[in-house]
Amino acid sequence: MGGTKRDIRGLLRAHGITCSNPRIAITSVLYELGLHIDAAELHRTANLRVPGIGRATIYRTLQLLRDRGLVAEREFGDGLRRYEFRSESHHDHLICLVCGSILEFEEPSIEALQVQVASRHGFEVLRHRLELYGHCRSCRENGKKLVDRPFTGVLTGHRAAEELRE
Amino acid sequence: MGGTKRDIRGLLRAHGITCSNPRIAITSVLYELGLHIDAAELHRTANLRVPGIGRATIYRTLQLLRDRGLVAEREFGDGLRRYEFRSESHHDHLICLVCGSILEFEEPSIEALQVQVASRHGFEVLRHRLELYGHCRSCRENGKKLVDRPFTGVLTGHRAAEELRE
DNA sequence: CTCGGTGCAAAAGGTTTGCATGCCT
DNA sequence: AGGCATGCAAACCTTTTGCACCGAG
Repeated sequence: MGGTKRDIRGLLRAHGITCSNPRIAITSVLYELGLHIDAAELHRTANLRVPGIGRATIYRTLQLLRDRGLVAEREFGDGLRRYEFRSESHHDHLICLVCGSILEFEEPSIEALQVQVASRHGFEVLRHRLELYGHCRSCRENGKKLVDRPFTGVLTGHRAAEELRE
Repeated sequence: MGGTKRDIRGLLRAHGITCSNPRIAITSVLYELGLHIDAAELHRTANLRVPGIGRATIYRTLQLLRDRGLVAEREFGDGLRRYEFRSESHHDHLICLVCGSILEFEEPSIEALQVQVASRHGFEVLRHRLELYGHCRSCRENGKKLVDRPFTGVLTGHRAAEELRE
């Protein structure tokens, strides 16, 4: 933990970002807790380490880290933006509609197909977003299912979790 | 146009939705203009047909249509939710980061791969979302490009269009 | 010391809700 | 006639912005 703080400092400096306690706290939370955290939770968690951080700083720092390419912003359809530390490898998401758990995966063959399809339409692909929504293994084994409802495009685990049926 | 109104009535009734002028106006706008319209534009357009419709009715009707499976809600990363009439066939999106244009496509082979990947992780896929972001043909031919910036996950055509470079 | 980062509070969207009124059936 | 749908306005929630202050370099 003591070492982490120094690492984060170096990371920020390496990207031309001025260090400050709020920024170090925010960045290290993103770095350690990492996956799919929203601004409010980040605010709460970062304040455990460095009390007194305002919401504005959370958003401003997120924007900064995003601009420098350190953090990715995602939105799974419930209107809440989530952030995660960027790893070099691009990954996509499997999202359980019952328990809301999020799994990551990588599938080069899908990406190759995407490029093909795009070029067929004259597009050059720079990036993509792929999310698969469904039931994870343990929810299926426990017999939990989502109420039957047509696809609406962005029903997420969070909204969905409130309306499940045994 | 005269026929459309009757059709919409029938459609709503068929789905157990009480008919009213606001609902018919909203639904027919979605049905005719259809693709990727946001709440504000829907509000404006519907009011051209039936003046006096409030924002609340727009949102309430959208929620209703969404719940009945007639409309899909999408969000391409700029925080604006967009709606479209649901067609039977699922389609994905190609989004130009320069001009913001949106193209639709269908690719069964990608979907098949998705199911495979998911099952490898114990997931059963119920629905998915796939968006390819890049440069469309005409923007590439016109030499328009996006400023170089690392992938942040949800940079969209709208935000992106403000920072393009000739 | 100086510039930029910060907290606070207010503003700014977009969406939801409470309530009295009005319309569909 | 009865109950759901509506409009209006206010509430809400998340994110952004203005400004005076403080801290990093």
